Amino acid sequence: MEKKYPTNLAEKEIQKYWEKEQLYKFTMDDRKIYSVDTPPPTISGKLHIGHIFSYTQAEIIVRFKRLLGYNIFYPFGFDDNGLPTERLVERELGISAKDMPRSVFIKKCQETISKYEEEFKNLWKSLGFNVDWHLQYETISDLSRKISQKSFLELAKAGHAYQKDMPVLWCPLCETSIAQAELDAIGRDAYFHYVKFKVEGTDLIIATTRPEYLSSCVALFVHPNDKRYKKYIGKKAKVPLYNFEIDIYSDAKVEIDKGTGIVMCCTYGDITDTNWQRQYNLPYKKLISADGTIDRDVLFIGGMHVNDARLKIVNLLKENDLLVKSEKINHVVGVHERCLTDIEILPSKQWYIDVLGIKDELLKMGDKIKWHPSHMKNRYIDWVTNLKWDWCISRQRFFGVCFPVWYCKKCGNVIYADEKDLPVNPLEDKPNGNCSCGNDEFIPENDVMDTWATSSVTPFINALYKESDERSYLMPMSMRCQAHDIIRTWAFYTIVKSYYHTGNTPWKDIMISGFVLAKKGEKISKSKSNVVASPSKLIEKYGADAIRYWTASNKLGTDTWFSEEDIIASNRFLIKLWNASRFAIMQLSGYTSEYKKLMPVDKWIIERCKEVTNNYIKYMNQYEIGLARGEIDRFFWHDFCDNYLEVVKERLYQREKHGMVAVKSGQYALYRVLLEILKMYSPIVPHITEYIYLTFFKEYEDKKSITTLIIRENKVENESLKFGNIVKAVLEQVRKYKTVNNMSMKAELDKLIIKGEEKYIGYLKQTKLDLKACTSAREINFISQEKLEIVIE
RNA sequence: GGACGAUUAGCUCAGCUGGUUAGAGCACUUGCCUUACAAGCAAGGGGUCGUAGGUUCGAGUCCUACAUCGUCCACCA
Repeated sequence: MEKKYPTNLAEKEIQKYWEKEQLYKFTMDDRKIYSVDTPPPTISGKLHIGHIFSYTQAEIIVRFKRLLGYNIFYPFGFDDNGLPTERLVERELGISAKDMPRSVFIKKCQETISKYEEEFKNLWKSLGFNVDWHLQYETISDLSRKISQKSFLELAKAGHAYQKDMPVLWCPLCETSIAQAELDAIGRDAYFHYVKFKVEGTDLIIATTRPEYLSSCVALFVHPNDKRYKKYIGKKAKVPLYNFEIDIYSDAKVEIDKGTGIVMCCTYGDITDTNWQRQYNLPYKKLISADGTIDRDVLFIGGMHVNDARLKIVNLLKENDLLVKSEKINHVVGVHERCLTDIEILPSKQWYIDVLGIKDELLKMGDKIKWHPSHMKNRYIDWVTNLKWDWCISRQRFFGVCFPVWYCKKCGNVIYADEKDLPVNPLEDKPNGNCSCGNDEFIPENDVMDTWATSSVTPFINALYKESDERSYLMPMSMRCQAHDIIRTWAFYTIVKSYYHTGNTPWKDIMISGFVLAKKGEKISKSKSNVVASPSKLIEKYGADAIRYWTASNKLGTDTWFSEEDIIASNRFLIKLWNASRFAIMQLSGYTSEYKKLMPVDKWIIERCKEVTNNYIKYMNQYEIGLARGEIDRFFWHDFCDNYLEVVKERLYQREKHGMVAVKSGQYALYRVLLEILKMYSPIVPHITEYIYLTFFKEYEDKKSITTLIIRENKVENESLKFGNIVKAVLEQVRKYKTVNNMSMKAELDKLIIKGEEKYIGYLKQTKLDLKACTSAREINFISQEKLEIVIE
């Protein structure tokens, strides 16, 4: 073996080997299947260390399941359509989708995504991911579009997907409807304007942050128990500036203490307005257009942008003595998560999936899934409980999966595509046959689907990969992994779809990983330009294993922050592992698996190793990679390197002195324990462990990769563990003695007396030669007594 | 405003179902070039485990309140 581990060279070589041997290719056999639903990363920019962090944690679990003997189904995809991708393409090419024919824009999108997908894939490969790339999918591929459209058709036919003209969340910048999940809340400074309405000649003061809405004010609301305003209920009020009259109602939703306790209901200032408008059968008065400007027909402010309109109205109110005061406040505003534009509520015709009607069932689904860590389930419950809108799945955008839908030009009927024709593009394809009214002219559905409408069917894309049902039994899949930011989107939507299509959960377990923060509290994101170091540069500098080892040091679900020093610390480990293996393998020359008798100290390291293996398996099964790693680290570094290797060192160097029985025993233990250590580490640092395996162990194990070995729980013999502790205590005492006396570790001792329990004295006597060697004691005496005592003379 | 998480050595964090003198890595001090490893080895200093109560024979570990930080959600009158 090389004196230094050739990191970059070795990693590339190993990756090539895995690929050549097709080690991760999925084929059906009689083993139990472990299937993984892994996030198709959104093609919206570069991948950062946060992605590496969470994907690697999941990948480590998958490798561990391989060691347990499962048949692994581990596909990987890319989410390459939708608004985020459109924005990337627009940014990168300096174009705007609105300025060109849709087909031209889509072509540009396709060119851009394939470049990014190649880049992403190479990065995952350079981290050594044990993914079956034969199963690669893209959410815009024919197969994904087909499954996504099929899902839509099934839901539409069952009445779970419907089209309706009603108020919807609207982004005036992206000029599309959005779903509640794409809404973010940010704090904004604003003014509470106290405005004078008139009732029977007296002033009624109302506080509002959006005076530009005055023209679309359709009612006033007060609380039924509010003594101040009881007398006004049922009367009419005059809207300032516009001077039309509206009714005054009472409703328990009004908060007495907020503002002046009177609310103006506008179409539509917020979700409460939409409810009141429906409930009290109020008219709709248009204010805001799709592009965020005020409707042309609105007096004073028609055609202006909302913000300008607000200023204009405030000035007009001032001029007409209709403004009592303006109070500076900080309030929370709903914005579009992608562009941070303030969201408006506009009525429009959109496609929805019913989620409000199945909240209870969705909560039950949440209970059925095992969440890791368990408290992440709260976020799901919280989200489902607080849902206010059905899931709007139509987007007035360009690059996405089309709705398989046309409308009859004559009667307006909705015409659905035939399932056998999927995927269809209604803009290019025609429906089969005529409308039931006999007409043969159609208007295609122009909208595309929310990208989540497609990524929420990844289990189906995977399960039905071969267009037959042969994989349908992969549902529910064994495990979903993802970070906690997309619980309300990806996890939620996937559960919705799975519930509708199968009545069951999409997976058995969900593994939620944390984030990497650039510094305390600050999430790494492309837009915030705080990206620390590019993953590919880090891999080049430190190697994939060093980064992987770092990702394994954190508790699942917990955010961490990036520091290059941590990566350097993992390098220390890799060097240690290399050197220890190199030493052990050197001592294993002439190794055969036979031995006559196990020396007690060899028995100890084997038993201790079993104990560690058991704990390791226990923790890994709980997705506690950090605890599992800690368990092997302690064993490897301290028990194996610091103590065991020191004890057997001379025995293996000077074989004649110790005799072949003892040598064979040592070699046996060394071989078994080192291989077990490598196995346990292999999910975390697969390259170096495979490299060591191939250079030595492969010849004996007759398996082409460490990945194909099996790990098992074992019964542990406690007496050996206790004996090991005695040996460690002896070494500790001797080392301490030498350190305190400024002696070299090699310095000789005249006499060492070990007193201890009778049965361990027997073992100690058998270990006498080893002990003499590693303590450099000229003479060792053993005395039987209950308490352990070590005397150095 | 609601929920959840965190608060343990100078720094970053482990401490699972309560049980012997509270652990690791980094940093620090001292010693050691011991034929795998000086990016190493050995020894050591350093913590009244956020605060205040409570349960218990016994609490970092359970309960209650509070404080600080973080995250998610809600909040546009």
